[in-house]
Order: sequence, then structure tokens, then C-alpha cells
Amino acid sequence: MIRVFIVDDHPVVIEGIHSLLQNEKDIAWVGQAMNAQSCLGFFVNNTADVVLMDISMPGMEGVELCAVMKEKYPGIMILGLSTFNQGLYIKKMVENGASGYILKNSSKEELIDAIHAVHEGHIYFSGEVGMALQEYQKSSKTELPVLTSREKEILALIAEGYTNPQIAEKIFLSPFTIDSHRKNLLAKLAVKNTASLIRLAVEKKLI
Amino acid sequence: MIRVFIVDDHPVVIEGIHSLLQNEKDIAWVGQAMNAQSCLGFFVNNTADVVLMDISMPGMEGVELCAVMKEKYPGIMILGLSTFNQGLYIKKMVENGASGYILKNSSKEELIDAIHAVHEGHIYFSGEVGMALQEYQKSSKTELPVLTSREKEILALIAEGYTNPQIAEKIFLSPFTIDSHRKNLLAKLAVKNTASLIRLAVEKKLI
DNA sequence: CAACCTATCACCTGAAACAGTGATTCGGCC
DNA sequence: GGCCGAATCACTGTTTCAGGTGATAGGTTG
Repeated sequence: MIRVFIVDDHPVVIEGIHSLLQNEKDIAWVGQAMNAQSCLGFFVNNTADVVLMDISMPGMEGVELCAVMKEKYPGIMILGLSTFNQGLYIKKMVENGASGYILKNSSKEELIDAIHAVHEGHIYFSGEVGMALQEYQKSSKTELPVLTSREKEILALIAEGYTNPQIAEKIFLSPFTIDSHRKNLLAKLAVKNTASLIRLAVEKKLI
Repeated sequence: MIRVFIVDDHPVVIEGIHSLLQNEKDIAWVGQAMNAQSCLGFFVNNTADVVLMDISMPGMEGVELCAVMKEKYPGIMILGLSTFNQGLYIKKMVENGASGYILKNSSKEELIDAIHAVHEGHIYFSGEVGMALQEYQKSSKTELPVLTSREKEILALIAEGYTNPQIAEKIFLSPFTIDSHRKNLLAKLAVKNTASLIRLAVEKKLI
């Protein structure tokens, strides 16, 4: 028997999901909350196996609530729930401990599949969400200028915290050369200092 | 009928999985490869629905092969397959387009569940893998010194590419003050220059 | 072969970052 | 009330970075 709790600020959604799950033999409805506070209040004296959680709520964001819940009760599996279908949000939810993510307009079957999957400890994304996530990952990589292998090498060393003289010594080149490559990196990636350079490099996974 | 292809450099694994899937009514075994080249060769004139792919292969890494395959044939779903259970690899696979990840010692049921899930476009991780992934995400956040709100604010502005004088002007403080905060950031995070600072900040998601 | 890109090296100047030291104010806490 | 940390400001050096400009050598390719 899987004990399910739901957090959503839309009563309609709570009702809808409640009725969808009503006749499921192995799913028990243990409670509901319309905001983060009352959700946290519930879990002081109660528990659940799976929490369906809206990511867009007033006050505390779903993302934050997710992190707090996982911190306090690591055993409770969280299934993200939203009308949104945006890669960024989904990624953040997973980074904060959610075990899955489905859209509110999912079919009954999808909902129940997802609840079972996360309850068993799996990570599960419904089809549409999975697509969006991969699309997002993809888009965050494209449209980048091509760096030469030397440039990538030096970029990596800069990111490691080495200065130009140190890099020069390390790879047996003149400090002037390192400086040239560094300037080319700034120009190619259209940034104006080391800080933006490294940020871009890490975010676009160039290193 | 789901057409399954497998890439793995261990014949034993290919055989094992072949026999596991042999009696499945809705799964068709369309071929196998023991390295990235022969895999790519196969898909020139053939296709499949799901590719089971080892992530640790000699020559081209599974991670790279995954990226190439997804680039050429976005419709083919890739299911990572390994004896490893390390968050970093798993994350990289997903970033490169894999739709799921299971361990080679998974049960028959898990394997078949996973194939169905990714075929339907879902993203799916088996229990052990999901745990490892979340554990990894978690570990990448802990053990960090506490930054004050001012420090976080200035860190964010540095990451945006602003210099000390610019930040000073922006938040109405003396450039000396910004410099102090900056030094505190370097000290607290135990790094020695902007490059390492920003790298750490992005990787640990401080900004 | 000429055009082009890469990788290399060089110099100069000004701006920014880093290192060290120290001081004041303000608020929270025992 | 005294202690502590956060936040602010200040000065002085030294090192590093950024911008500009230019040169040479080697490989690719039309």
C-alpha cells in the first residue's frame, strides 16, 4: 500500500487527482496541503511514501520545498507535478531530490505508473517531460564557437586556477603565448574577463 | 514490437542479455556491436528503437557514442548499461541524450521495464542507479562554508562579469568594500583567484 | 601558390585583482 | 555589558589580466 500525499495550491488539481486515485487498490490517500507550511506541518506527526508536489506555488517555491523535504525525510519520494514543461525547472527539481516529474494533464495510467516507479526508488519522467528535458540539455550546448585543442587545454588550466606564468611553465610555452590564447578565448566566446569566461565554460560544459 | 540493439565490449554481457530477452514477445533483437565504430556502421543501413549501450568501452567512450548517436538519430532511445554505479557517469550519459540507465546485474523484470519505459519516451533509472544519482547530486552540495547574503550577492555579480569598481557603483558601496568581500570569498572557499572561485560557484550551484 | 588558420612569441600600457594590515559601526547573543 | 561576526571603508604594494599591435612558422585547402 503506497501512502500518497499531495501539495498543490489549486484545489481543482487536488480534487482531480484524488478522484483519479480513489479506486486504486494499492494507493492510500493520506492527506493534502495547499502550501509549503502546511505540508511541513503535516509531516511533523505523519508520514507518506510518495508526495505529489506542484513546483509553482506562491510563497516558498516547490523547488525549495522539495529540498527541505528531502533533507528532513530522505525516505519520502517526491514526484514533481506541474502544467509547465520547461527543462530548467525539471532539472532543478531533480537536483533538489525529486524522483520524477509528470504533467498535470497526464493520463491516469501515466500517473499511476509514475507513483509506482518512484515508490520503488526509480527515477521516472513521463514522455513529454523527458523530451523537454533532453531538448533543454541539447539547446544549452549548441551555438558555440569552435575552440582549438590548444585553447581547450588552456581553458581547462585557467579553470583549475593556474595563472598564465604557471600554465606557461606547465606546458613549456612562453607566457606570451598563453596570453594570446587567453585573449582568443575571450574574443571567441565574447566575454570580457576571466569570471565570465569560466562561468560560460562550466555552464556549457566546455571543461 | 520493440527493436533492440546492443553495444558492449563484453561478449558475455551480450549473450546474457540476448538470452534474457529471447522469449519476450514484443522485443526483437536486431543486432549487436562490440565497439563504437561497428555500432555506427550498423545504423548506416539499419535502425532500431532502443539501444542498450555500455558506457565503459575501449576507444570511443560510451558517453561520446551516445552523443553521436543522438545527434544522428534522435528518434533512437538509448539505455545506458554498466557495472558502474557512479553519479558522475550517469549524469554525463543523460546530459548526452541517454533516456535511462540500469546496471548489468539488474533483474530481467527491471531490464524489460526499462526498455519499455524508454521506448515510450520516458526517462527511467533503476532503483540503485537513482539512489546513486541523488546521492551524487547531494554530495556535490554539502561541506560548503556558509556565505553571507552580501557575499552571495557579490559572488553573483562577479560571475556576471562585473569588476570591483562596477559592482561598487551598482550597489552603492566603496570599491574597497567589494574588494574586502571578494577576499573573504576567496578565503572562505579556499581558492586563490577568480577563475577557481567562479568554477566552484557554478559547480556547487552557489549562483 | 596564395589565402587562411593555428600556434607560437613579443612588447607596451593601463586596469584589475591579490595580499597584507587595520579600523569603525552595528546587531545579535551569552 | 562585553564578545563576536558581518559589513563597511582605507592604504599600499605586487602580480596578473586585458587591449592593442605585430611578427614568424607550419599546415590546409581551394
